[in-house]
Amino acid sequence: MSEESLVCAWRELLAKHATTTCALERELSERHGLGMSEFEVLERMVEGGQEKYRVQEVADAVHLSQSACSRLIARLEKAGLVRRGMCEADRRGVFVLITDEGRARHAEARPTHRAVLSAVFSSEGSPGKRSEERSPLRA
Amino acid sequence: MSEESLVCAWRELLAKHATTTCALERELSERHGLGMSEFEVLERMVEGGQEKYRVQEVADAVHLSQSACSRLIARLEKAGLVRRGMCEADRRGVFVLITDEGRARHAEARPTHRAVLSAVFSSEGSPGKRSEERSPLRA
DNA sequence: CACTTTTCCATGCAGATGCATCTAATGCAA
DNA sequence: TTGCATTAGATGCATCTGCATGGAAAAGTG
Repeated sequence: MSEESLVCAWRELLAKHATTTCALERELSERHGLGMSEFEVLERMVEGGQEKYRVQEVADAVHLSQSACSRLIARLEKAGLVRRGMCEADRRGVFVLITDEGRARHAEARPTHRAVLSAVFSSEGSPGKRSEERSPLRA
Repeated sequence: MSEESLVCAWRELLAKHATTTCALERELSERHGLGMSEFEVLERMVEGGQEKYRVQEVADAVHLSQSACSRLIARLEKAGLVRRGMCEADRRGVFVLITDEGRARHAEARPTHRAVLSAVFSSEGSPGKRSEERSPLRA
Protein backbone atom coordinates (compact mmCIF):
# COMPACT_ATOMS: atom_id res chain seq x y z
CA MET A 1 0.00 0.00 0.00
CA SER A 2 1.51 3.31 -1.03
CA GLU A 3 2.24 5.84 1.63
CA GLU A 4 -0.05 8.28 -0.05
CA SER A 5 -3.05 6.00 -0.13
CA LEU A 6 -2.29 4.98 3.42
CA VAL A 7 -2.55 8.56 4.60
CA CYS A 8 -5.59 9.08 2.48
CA ALA A 9 -7.32 6.06 3.96
CA TRP A 10 -6.47 7.23 7.44
CA ARG A 11 -7.93 10.66 6.78
CA GLU A 12 -11.11 9.18 5.46
CA LEU A 13 -11.37 7.06 8.54
CA LEU A 14 -10.81 10.11 10.73
CA ALA A 15 -13.48 12.05 8.87
CA LYS A 16 -16.03 9.31 9.06
CA HIS A 17 -15.28 8.73 12.70
CA ALA A 18 -15.69 12.39 13.51
CA THR A 19 -18.95 12.73 11.63
CA THR A 20 -20.49 9.61 13.05
CA THR A 21 -19.31 10.11 16.59
CA CYS A 22 -20.57 13.64 16.59
CA ALA A 23 -23.98 12.66 15.26
CA LEU A 24 -24.32 9.70 17.60
CA GLU A 25 -23.31 11.73 20.60
CA ARG A 26 -25.82 14.42 19.77
CA GLU A 27 -28.76 12.18 18.97
CA LEU A 28 -28.27 9.65 21.74
CA SER A 29 -27.74 12.32 24.33
CA GLU A 30 -30.61 14.49 23.20
CA ARG A 31 -33.14 11.75 22.77
CA HIS A 32 -32.13 9.16 25.33
CA GLY A 33 -29.77 10.78 27.79
CA LEU A 34 -26.95 8.46 26.82
CA GLY A 35 -23.42 9.12 25.63
CA MET A 36 -22.03 7.07 22.79
CA SER A 37 -19.77 5.05 25.07
CA GLU A 38 -22.61 4.48 27.47
CA PHE A 39 -24.77 3.11 24.71
CA GLU A 40 -21.90 1.00 23.49
CA VAL A 41 -21.45 -0.58 26.90
CA LEU A 42 -25.12 -1.37 27.26
CA GLU A 43 -25.20 -2.87 23.80
CA ARG A 44 -22.21 -5.07 24.39
CA MET A 45 -23.73 -6.34 27.57
CA VAL A 46 -27.04 -7.08 25.91
CA GLU A 47 -25.43 -8.81 22.96
CA GLY A 48 -22.74 -10.60 24.91
CA GLY A 49 -25.24 -13.10 26.16
CA GLN A 50 -23.65 -13.31 29.58
CA GLU A 51 -25.15 -12.07 32.76
CA LYS A 52 -22.04 -10.83 34.50
CA TYR A 53 -19.06 -9.05 33.08
CA ARG A 54 -15.77 -7.94 34.54
CA VAL A 55 -14.79 -4.31 34.29
CA GLN A 56 -11.72 -4.97 32.19
CA GLU A 57 -13.77 -7.12 29.86
CA VAL A 58 -16.11 -4.22 29.21
CA ALA A 59 -13.23 -1.80 28.83
CA ASP A 60 -11.65 -3.92 26.12
CA ALA A 61 -14.91 -4.22 24.27
CA VAL A 62 -15.46 -0.48 24.00
CA HIS A 63 -11.84 0.59 23.61
CA LEU A 64 -11.61 2.52 26.83
CA SER A 65 -8.95 2.54 29.49
CA GLN A 66 -9.71 0.62 32.63
CA SER A 67 -10.05 3.83 34.60
CA ALA A 68 -12.38 5.49 32.14
CA CYS A 69 -14.48 2.37 32.08
CA SER A 70 -14.62 2.20 35.84
CA ARG A 71 -16.07 5.69 35.95
CA LEU A 72 -18.38 5.05 33.04
CA ILE A 73 -19.81 2.06 34.87
CA ALA A 74 -20.17 4.20 37.95
CA ARG A 75 -22.24 6.67 35.95
CA LEU A 76 -24.39 3.89 34.50
CA GLU A 77 -24.87 2.48 37.98
CA LYS A 78 -25.92 5.84 39.35
CA ALA A 79 -28.44 6.02 36.52
CA GLY A 80 -29.73 2.59 37.48
CA LEU A 81 -28.82 1.01 34.15
CA VAL A 82 -26.29 -1.48 35.52
CA ARG A 83 -25.44 -2.93 38.91
CA ARG A 84 -22.06 -3.79 40.36
CA GLY A 85 -21.37 -6.54 42.78
CA MET A 86 -18.57 -8.40 44.42
CA CYS A 87 -17.09 -11.37 42.68
CA GLU A 88 -17.14 -14.34 45.05
CA ALA A 89 -14.66 -16.27 42.99
CA ASP A 90 -12.05 -13.53 42.95
CA ARG A 91 -12.67 -10.99 45.64
CA ARG A 92 -10.52 -8.35 44.04
CA GLY A 93 -12.87 -8.38 41.11
CA VAL A 94 -16.20 -6.77 40.46
CA PHE A 95 -18.93 -7.97 38.20
CA VAL A 96 -21.25 -5.73 36.30
CA LEU A 97 -24.68 -6.67 35.12
CA ILE A 98 -27.27 -4.80 33.14
CA THR A 99 -30.58 -4.08 34.84
CA ASP A 100 -34.02 -4.30 33.31
CA GLU A 101 -34.04 -0.56 33.11
CA GLY A 102 -30.72 -0.75 31.31
CA ARG A 103 -32.11 -3.19 28.79
CA ALA A 104 -35.13 -1.01 28.29
CA ARG A 105 -33.04 2.08 27.71
CA HIS A 106 -30.85 0.27 25.26
CA ALA A 107 -33.85 -1.06 23.37
CA GLU A 108 -35.24 2.43 23.22
CA ALA A 109 -32.02 3.99 21.96
CA ARG A 110 -31.11 1.29 19.52
CA PRO A 111 -33.25 2.52 16.63
CA THR A 112 -31.74 5.98 16.97
CA HIS A 113 -28.28 4.50 16.91
CA ARG A 114 -29.02 2.47 13.79
CA ALA A 115 -30.69 5.38 12.07
CA VAL A 116 -27.65 7.58 12.59
CA LEU A 117 -25.30 4.92 11.28
CA SER A 118 -27.48 4.37 8.27
CA ALA A 119 -27.73 8.06 7.51
CA VAL A 120 -24.04 8.75 7.90
CA PHE A 121 -22.74 5.69 6.15
CA SER A 122 -24.97 6.00 3.14
CA SER A 123 -24.61 9.72 2.56
CA GLU A 124 -20.87 9.70 3.13
CA GLY A 125 -20.61 6.87 0.66
CA SER A 126 -18.59 8.38 -2.14
CA PRO A 127 -20.68 10.78 -4.23
CA GLY A 128 -18.52 13.63 -5.44
CA LYS A 129 -18.92 17.23 -4.38
CA ARG A 130 -19.21 17.91 -0.72
CA SER A 131 -21.32 20.85 0.34
CA GLU A 132 -18.61 23.48 0.49
CA GLU A 133 -15.05 23.54 -0.68
CA ARG A 134 -13.49 26.15 1.47
CA SER A 135 -9.73 25.95 1.15
CA PRO A 136 -6.71 23.82 0.39
CA LEU A 137 -7.17 22.39 3.88
CA ARG A 138 -9.81 20.01 2.72
CA ALA A 139 -11.18 17.79 5.42
CA MET B 1 -26.72 -2.20 3.42
CA SER B 2 -28.14 -4.49 6.09
CA GLU B 3 -28.39 -3.15 9.60
CA GLU B 4 -26.15 -5.90 10.80
CA SER B 5 -23.33 -5.17 8.40
CA LEU B 6 -23.76 -1.49 9.10
CA VAL B 7 -23.13 -2.03 12.79
CA CYS B 8 -20.31 -4.36 12.00
CA ALA B 9 -18.64 -1.81 9.75
CA TRP B 10 -19.02 0.86 12.39
CA ARG B 11 -17.42 -1.36 15.02
CA GLU B 12 -14.51 -2.12 12.76
CA LEU B 13 -14.07 1.56 12.18
CA LEU B 14 -14.16 2.20 15.91
CA ALA B 15 -11.60 -0.49 16.55
CA LYS B 16 -9.23 0.71 13.90
CA HIS B 17 -9.61 4.28 15.04
CA ALA B 18 -8.87 3.36 18.63
CA THR B 19 -5.82 1.30 17.76
CA THR B 20 -4.35 3.84 15.40
CA THR B 21 -5.08 6.87 17.52
CA CYS B 22 -3.61 5.22 20.55
CA ALA B 23 -0.43 4.23 18.71
CA LEU B 24 -0.05 7.60 17.05
CA GLU B 25 -0.58 9.48 20.28
CA ARG B 26 2.00 7.38 22.04
CA GLU B 27 4.68 7.43 19.36
CA LEU B 28 4.32 11.06 18.36
CA SER B 29 4.26 12.23 21.92
CA GLU B 30 7.13 10.06 23.07
CA ARG B 31 9.42 10.72 20.14
CA HIS B 32 8.51 14.22 19.04
CA GLY B 33 6.56 15.87 21.82
CA LEU B 34 3.49 16.22 19.65
CA GLY B 35 -0.09 15.11 20.10
CA MET B 36 -1.92 13.57 17.18
CA SER B 37 -4.05 16.65 16.62
CA GLU B 38 -1.02 18.86 16.82
CA PHE B 39 0.72 16.85 14.16
CA GLU B 40 -2.40 16.88 12.06
CA VAL B 41 -2.59 20.67 12.19
CA LEU B 42 1.04 21.09 11.23
CA GLU B 43 0.64 18.65 8.38
CA ARG B 44 -2.42 20.35 7.00
CA MET B 45 -0.63 23.67 7.08
CA VAL B 46 2.41 22.27 5.33
CA GLU B 47 0.36 20.52 2.68
CA GLY B 48 -2.22 23.23 2.25
CA GLY B 49 0.20 25.29 0.24
CA GLN B 50 -0.99 28.55 1.74
CA GLU B 51 0.94 30.74 4.07
CA LYS B 52 -1.86 31.96 6.29
CA TYR B 53 -4.87 30.13 7.62
CA ARG B 54 -7.88 31.18 9.59
CA VAL B 55 -8.63 29.39 12.84
CA GLN B 56 -11.96 28.04 11.67
CA GLU B 57 -10.32 26.77 8.51
CA VAL B 58 -7.88 24.73 10.55
CA ALA B 59 -10.61 23.51 12.86
CA ASP B 60 -12.64 22.14 9.97
CA ALA B 61 -9.62 20.40 8.52
CA VAL B 62 -8.85 18.47 11.66
CA HIS B 63 -12.40 17.86 12.87
CA LEU B 64 -12.12 19.94 16.00
CA SER B 65 -14.47 22.48 17.49
CA GLN B 66 -13.49 26.09 17.09
CA SER B 67 -12.73 26.36 20.78
CA ALA B 68 -10.57 23.28 20.91
CA CYS B 69 -8.71 24.48 17.87
CA SER B 70 -8.16 27.90 19.36
CA ARG B 71 -6.48 26.34 22.35
CA LEU B 72 -4.55 23.87 20.24
CA ILE B 73 -3.15 26.74 18.21
CA ALA B 74 -2.30 28.51 21.44
CA ARG B 75 -0.29 25.47 22.51
CA LEU B 76 1.47 25.28 19.18
CA GLU B 77 2.24 28.97 19.38
CA LYS B 78 3.67 28.64 22.85
CA ALA B 79 5.86 25.86 21.50
CA GLY B 80 7.01 28.13 18.71
CA LEU B 81 5.62 25.93 15.94
CA VAL B 82 3.10 28.42 14.60
CA ARG B 83 2.55 32.16 14.87
CA ARG B 84 -0.67 34.07 15.15
CA GLY B 85 -1.27 37.51 13.83
CA MET B 86 -3.98 40.02 13.20
CA CYS B 87 -5.88 39.88 9.97
CA GLU B 88 -5.74 43.33 8.36
CA ALA B 89 -8.62 42.58 6.04
CA ASP B 90 -11.00 41.50 8.80
CA ARG B 91 -9.84 42.70 12.15
CA ARG B 92 -11.98 40.25 14.04
CA GLY B 93 -10.01 37.46 12.42
CA VAL B 94 -6.67 35.93 13.19
CA PHE B 95 -4.32 34.25 10.81
CA VAL B 96 -2.09 31.37 11.72
CA LEU B 97 1.12 30.48 9.97
CA ILE B 98 3.58 27.72 10.49
CA THR B 99 7.10 28.68 11.52
CA ASP B 100 10.34 27.18 10.27
CA GLU B 101 10.59 25.34 13.52
CA GLY B 102 7.09 24.05 12.93
CA ARG B 103 8.03 22.78 9.50
CA ALA B 104 11.12 21.15 10.90
CA ARG B 105 9.20 19.41 13.65
CA HIS B 106 6.64 18.16 11.20
CA ALA B 107 9.29 16.85 8.86
CA GLU B 108 10.90 15.09 11.77
CA ALA B 109 7.67 13.51 12.98
CA ARG B 110 6.33 12.57 9.60
CA PRO B 111 8.23 9.28 9.21
CA THR B 112 7.01 8.17 12.62
CA HIS B 113 3.46 9.01 11.66
CA ARG B 114 3.71 7.07 8.41
CA ALA B 115 5.37 4.12 10.10
CA VAL B 116 2.57 3.83 12.62
CA LEU B 117 -0.09 3.99 9.92
CA SER B 118 1.70 1.40 7.91
CA ALA B 119 2.12 -0.93 10.85
CA VAL B 120 -1.45 -0.64 12.04
CA PHE B 121 -3.15 -0.77 8.68
CA SER B 122 -1.24 -3.75 7.43
CA SER B 123 -1.41 -5.89 10.54
CA GLU B 124 -5.06 -5.11 11.19
CA GLY B 125 -5.80 -5.93 7.59
CA SER B 126 -7.96 -9.01 7.85
CA PRO B 127 -5.94 -12.08 8.83
CA GLY B 128 -8.02 -14.30 11.06
CA LYS B 129 -7.28 -14.97 14.70
CA ARG B 130 -6.56 -12.01 16.87
CA SER B 131 -4.15 -12.54 19.74
CA GLU B 132 -6.64 -13.38 22.46
CA GLU B 133 -10.29 -14.25 22.42
CA ARG B 134 -11.41 -13.34 25.86
CA SER B 135 -15.19 -13.31 25.98
CA PRO B 136 -18.42 -12.82 24.12
CA LEU B 137 -17.69 -9.12 24.31
CA ARG B 138 -15.36 -9.25 21.39
CA ALA B 139 -13.84 -5.94 20.45
C1' DC C 1 4.15 -20.36 56.18
C1' DA C 2 6.27 -15.73 55.19
C1' DC C 3 7.41 -12.68 51.36
C1' DT C 4 7.30 -10.77 46.80
C1' DT C 5 4.99 -10.00 42.59
C1' DT C 6 1.02 -9.56 39.98
C1' DT C 7 -3.80 -8.54 39.13
C1' DC C 8 -8.26 -6.06 39.76
C1' DC C 9 -10.59 -2.08 40.33
C1' DA C 10 -10.98 2.79 42.30
C1' DT C 11 -9.26 7.43 42.53
C1' DG C 12 -6.16 11.78 42.40
C1' DC C 13 -4.66 14.53 38.97
C1' DA C 14 -3.66 16.88 34.72
C1' DG C 15 -4.91 17.61 29.99
C1' DA C 16 -8.12 17.93 26.03
C1' DT C 17 -12.69 18.73 24.29
C1' DG C 18 -17.35 20.77 23.44
C1' DC C 19 -20.98 24.04 24.69
C1' DA C 20 -22.30 28.39 25.98
C1' DT C 21 -20.91 32.89 26.34
C1' DC C 22 -18.30 37.20 25.79
C1' DT C 23 -15.98 40.89 23.20
C1' DA C 24 -14.85 43.12 19.09
C1' DA C 25 -15.47 43.97 14.34
C1' DT C 26 -18.63 43.55 10.23
C1' DG C 27 -22.59 43.98 7.59
C1' DC C 28 -27.13 45.34 6.63
C1' DA C 29 -31.05 48.24 6.95
C1' DA C 30 -33.82 52.08 8.46
C1' DT D 1 -25.38 57.69 11.19
C1' DT D 2 -27.69 54.68 14.39
C1' DG D 3 -29.16 50.16 15.63
C1' DC D 4 -29.51 45.20 15.35
C1' DA D 5 -28.09 40.71 13.75
C1' DT D 6 -24.02 38.11 12.46
C1' DT D 7 -19.34 36.40 12.50
C1' DA D 8 -14.42 35.50 14.32
C1' DG D 9 -12.04 33.99 17.85
C1' DA D 10 -11.09 33.63 23.08
C1' DT D 11 -12.47 31.89 27.51
C1' DG D 12 -15.27 29.95 31.72
C1' DC D 13 -17.01 25.70 32.86
C1' DA D 14 -18.28 20.96 33.08
C1' DT D 15 -17.14 16.51 31.41
C1' DC D 16 -14.48 12.74 29.81
C1' DT D 17 -10.09 10.53 29.23
C1' DG D 18 -5.58 8.42 30.28
C1' DC D 19 -1.63 7.90 33.36
C1' DA D 20 0.07 6.97 37.67
C1' DT D 21 -0.96 5.38 42.04
C1' DG D 22 -3.29 3.14 45.95
C1' DG D 23 -5.32 -0.72 48.54
C1' DA D 24 -6.87 -5.33 48.59
C1' DA D 25 -6.72 -9.95 47.11
C1' DA D 26 -4.54 -13.72 44.63
C1' DA D 27 -0.64 -16.11 42.75
C1' DG D 28 3.92 -17.40 42.76
C1' DT D 29 8.53 -18.47 45.41
C1' DG D 30 11.54 -20.13 48.73
